[in-house]
Amino acid sequence: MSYKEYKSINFYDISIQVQKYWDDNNIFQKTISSRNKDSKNFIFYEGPPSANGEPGIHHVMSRTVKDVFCRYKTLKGFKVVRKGGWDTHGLPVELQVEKKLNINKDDIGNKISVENYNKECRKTVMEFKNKWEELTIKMGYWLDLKDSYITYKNEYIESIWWSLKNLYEKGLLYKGYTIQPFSPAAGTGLSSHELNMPGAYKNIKDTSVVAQFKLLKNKSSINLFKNINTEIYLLAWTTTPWTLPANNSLAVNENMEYSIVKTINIYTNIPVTVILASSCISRYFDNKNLKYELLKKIKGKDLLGFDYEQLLDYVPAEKPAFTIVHADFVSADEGTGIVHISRTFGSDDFFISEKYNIPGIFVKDEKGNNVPIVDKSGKFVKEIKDFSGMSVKNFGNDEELSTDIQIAIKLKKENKAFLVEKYEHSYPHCWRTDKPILYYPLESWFIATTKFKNELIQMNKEINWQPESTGSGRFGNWLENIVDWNLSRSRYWGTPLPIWTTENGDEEICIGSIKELKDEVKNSVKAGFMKNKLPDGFDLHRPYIDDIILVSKSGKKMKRQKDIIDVWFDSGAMPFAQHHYPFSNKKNFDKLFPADFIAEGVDQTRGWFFTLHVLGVLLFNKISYKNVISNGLVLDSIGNKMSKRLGNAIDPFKTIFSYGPDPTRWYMIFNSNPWENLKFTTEGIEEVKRKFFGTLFNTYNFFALYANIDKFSHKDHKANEKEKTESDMWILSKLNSTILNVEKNLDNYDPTKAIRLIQNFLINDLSNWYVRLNRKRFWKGEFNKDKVIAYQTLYECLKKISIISSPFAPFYCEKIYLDLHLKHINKKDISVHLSDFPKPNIQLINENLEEKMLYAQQISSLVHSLRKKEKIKVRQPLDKMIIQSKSKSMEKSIKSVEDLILSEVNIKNLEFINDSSKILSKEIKPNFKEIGIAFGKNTQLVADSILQFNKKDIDLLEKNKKITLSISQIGEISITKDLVNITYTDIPGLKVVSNDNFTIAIDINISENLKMEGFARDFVNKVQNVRKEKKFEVTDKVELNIFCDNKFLIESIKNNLHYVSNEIQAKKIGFIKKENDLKELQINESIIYFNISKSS
RNA sequence: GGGCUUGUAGCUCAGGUGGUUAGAGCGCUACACUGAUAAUGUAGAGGUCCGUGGUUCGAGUCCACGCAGGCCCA
Repeated sequence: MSYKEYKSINFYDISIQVQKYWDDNNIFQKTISSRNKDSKNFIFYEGPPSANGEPGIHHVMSRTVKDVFCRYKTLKGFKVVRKGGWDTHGLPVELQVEKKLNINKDDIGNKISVENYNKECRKTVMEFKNKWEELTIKMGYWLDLKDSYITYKNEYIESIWWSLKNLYEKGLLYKGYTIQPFSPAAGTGLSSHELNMPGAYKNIKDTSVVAQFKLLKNKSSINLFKNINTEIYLLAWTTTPWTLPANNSLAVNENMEYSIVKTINIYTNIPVTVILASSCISRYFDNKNLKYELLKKIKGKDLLGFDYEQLLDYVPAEKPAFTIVHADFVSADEGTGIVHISRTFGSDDFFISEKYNIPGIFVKDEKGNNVPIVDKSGKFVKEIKDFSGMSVKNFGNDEELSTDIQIAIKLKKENKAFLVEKYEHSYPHCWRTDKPILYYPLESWFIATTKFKNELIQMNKEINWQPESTGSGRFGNWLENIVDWNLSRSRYWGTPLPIWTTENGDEEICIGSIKELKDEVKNSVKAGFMKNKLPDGFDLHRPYIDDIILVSKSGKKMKRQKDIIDVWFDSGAMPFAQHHYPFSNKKNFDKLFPADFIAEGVDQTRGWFFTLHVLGVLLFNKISYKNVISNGLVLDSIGNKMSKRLGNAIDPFKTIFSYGPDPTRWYMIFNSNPWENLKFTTEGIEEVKRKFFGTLFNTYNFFALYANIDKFSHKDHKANEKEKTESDMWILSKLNSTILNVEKNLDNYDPTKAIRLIQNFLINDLSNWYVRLNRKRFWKGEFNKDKVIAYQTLYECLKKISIISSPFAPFYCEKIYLDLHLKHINKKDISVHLSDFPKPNIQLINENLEEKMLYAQQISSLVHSLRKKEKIKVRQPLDKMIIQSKSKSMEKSIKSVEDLILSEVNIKNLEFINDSSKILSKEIKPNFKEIGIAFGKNTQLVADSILQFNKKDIDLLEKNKKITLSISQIGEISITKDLVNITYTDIPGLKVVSNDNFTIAIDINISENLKMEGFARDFVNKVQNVRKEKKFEVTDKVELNIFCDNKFLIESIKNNLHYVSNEIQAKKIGFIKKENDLKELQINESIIYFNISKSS
């Protein structure tokens, strides 16, 4: 049995093979079932995607993040159940179906029955399910696809109903108003997307009014009236004068500056004092046509809470109506910097009123309900005496004087209008009737999230957000400004609101389960409202649910509220609805909730992350997830958003096929933190593939090649710890430091730091240093103890790399892990994903050793650069190098890795400088950190003086450890050695180089002997190349005959014959006369003639 | 308009608690090294650390105000 060797590798093919292996051996199931007994659960929630579109490359991103942590936690011994899920309801599905069938919302129920329409939705929403599943498998995202939850299933809806009833009973589900676009001409509300249809916005001329709101003189405002002998008015501008009778407050921006200005009213000639934003003054005054006098300036903040007199007092309102509040959206770009607020006719207005609890202007309808002062046909109600029955906008035929103009006239007469003028702007129109729309309060069902504001904010602090700022900032601020959740959607394909009401709305019932519905239907059958009882398997969707009529306690008919609910409720309900809780899984629910970990795109912050949080807090008084990663966007290579329209979208299938799933995943995590946007380039994947995977492949192959030659088996050949070399101990120290830090970063949900540590270890430490330095141990000489140690060490590194990398690169790591385990298969050996995450062996971590090796690396690098400068190749041995180090302890460290350094740089001897007096020139540099601490403000002066030191000063300082000097501004000070860094820049007869830690000199005199040795090395190198060209096996022994007329060269080989024979594995080297069939070989300036053959 | 976020070499990214010569990889150029060769080493070119002020003896780093890109919300 031997370790498998590879000529080449294709990472896509590997993934297909490994996938088959997983399937054949049920590996995924085993990673869960094998952790059944005592293992702890790691609870993961899959945010359900909608399968009505094709998956994109960004899905590979978020799913890689999810998969990495699920696999990592599995390695750590947790049982990680990963139930898949599909989001199936909602507007995007409906719109897609409308487009597909070429119909619009009004056609539903007419041209096409609701029944057929919903059937189409059900079909469409799973259209790309196969593609999604294919991607899931191909990218290596382990997810239980067979047991996925589907939000349109009856069980799922039933759980949602349970939760709605729960909220209903807690008084958190209520019917209220929200401001929506409404078309009085068509008598219907419009969705925001209907407003976005081409042609909906038109430029029209409206009558705009700057109204004068009279400021009330009371305790809070009294100061403002000082030295002012007129009334004070607040100026507010509106393009919808018809909303003025519904004014309930005025908004300013607390950060803006306002001016108090004296002028006269142009319609009444009455002197007035007005308030408006300072930067708006020039818009209304120019001191030619309309003179003004600036009296005072005041901050917006100082106006807050002031009261004013109601402008048009048809309908009274209770305090705190008619007061000044702050609103962020107030700016000075248009109007006066003071905005008229009408709770009933504007969305912003509604939210602001809600925020400050300001009542709107309502009248009572015949049932005693509060209704706005404009009815649904767009006409003023009777309470607005002067304008009763008038349309607020031109919905029918042209009128002589529009309502807006008549209101403006009234205001002018009453000294309540400061300016009236025509204003052209863009205003939305109903796409069916072409008439202007109104923003109008419509009935909706709400969840009273504001009642739980404090709990939501407090519990959010328990969640570990990655990045932290999304949790505290984006999400936290959102919670601070939370409004009640509008649950209603007047659509068809969604979870129906399970509320039935009598016609007058006096009685209502909220249904919380299918059984409850069945029972109620029974009652209804008894009452004669329904013919049949509810059949088993009754589809809870529209239109069937709408046919169900229930009976109220007093025996009246009850019909269902037509609304379906916001699709975000569906996904937010998944923690319990995926398990059909509480109808199933009631007892073990604490093992299913809350999630330990979720991850989705940052765009879900106010989507899924929010709805999960709300439902967790409102239903269970708990957070729904403990850790969350919100990943950024995947952009194209120049930072544009990917879109099909721009043609810059990347096909995830093609990418995985071309580069393999492992390099793709590795690249995405490696390149930047997941929460930052990723500028996606295939070159980036290519690089990762070449660097990490190429190196891993090479390192494994190197191991396999020589292990097989020596018939090494890691189980059979045990190593004696004591035989370990310095570099073995070093790489094991590094390995364990790496494992420790990878673990730490993954525990912190910081995958990028972890993956970079792994890559750095593999490439820099293992491949470029350990393997390079120890190469000869593997292929030279007998299969001895030292070799066993070397094999065991390399084996250990490879195996542990395969485990700690497996969450990121599940396929290839599996391959390597299995290849390393060809023999002696036991249970844990059948998959890397069934293995245990290695425990970092702290005892093997030796910081001192790691530091020493760092010195060796730095010193070698410096010597290489010096050789380069002097044009002396590394193959040419040199006699001596000299090091001056900072300290004795550093010297000691270097001494212990002396052999390593000398062989790496090909120099015979290492010495340390003791007597610095011979040094020709020295350089002194101030140590700012130390000087700063000692001298503070005078740092620069001291530093300057130190730079002035000459050789004598430095010698003195070195000898006495300190020196005193006098600086005129400071006086006498003492400079100690720790305040400076001294480096030697020149040593006689030697070449010198230095960095922060050391100064190194090398003796570049090349003696005859050294030169010969160099030649011999060159010769070996050339012969090795010939061996390779001739395709000799590494183990082949050879016979060599050479002829050369350069005596020196022959002498070089003869003098180093043992070395040469050993290196090229020659049994015999013959020196012959020139023959005809000899090959030529150029070494430096000479030609050498030779023949070579395998020796038997 | 608001919240959050990013801005460092041609590109992708590092740069605890402030310390004067700002790093890595890729790419480019040159020279080496190599029985791991789809690699590797060394050197070179390439930086107003987005801008402006401030704090400080000293700012890529701390503060303020801007500018530009992105996401979300209005």
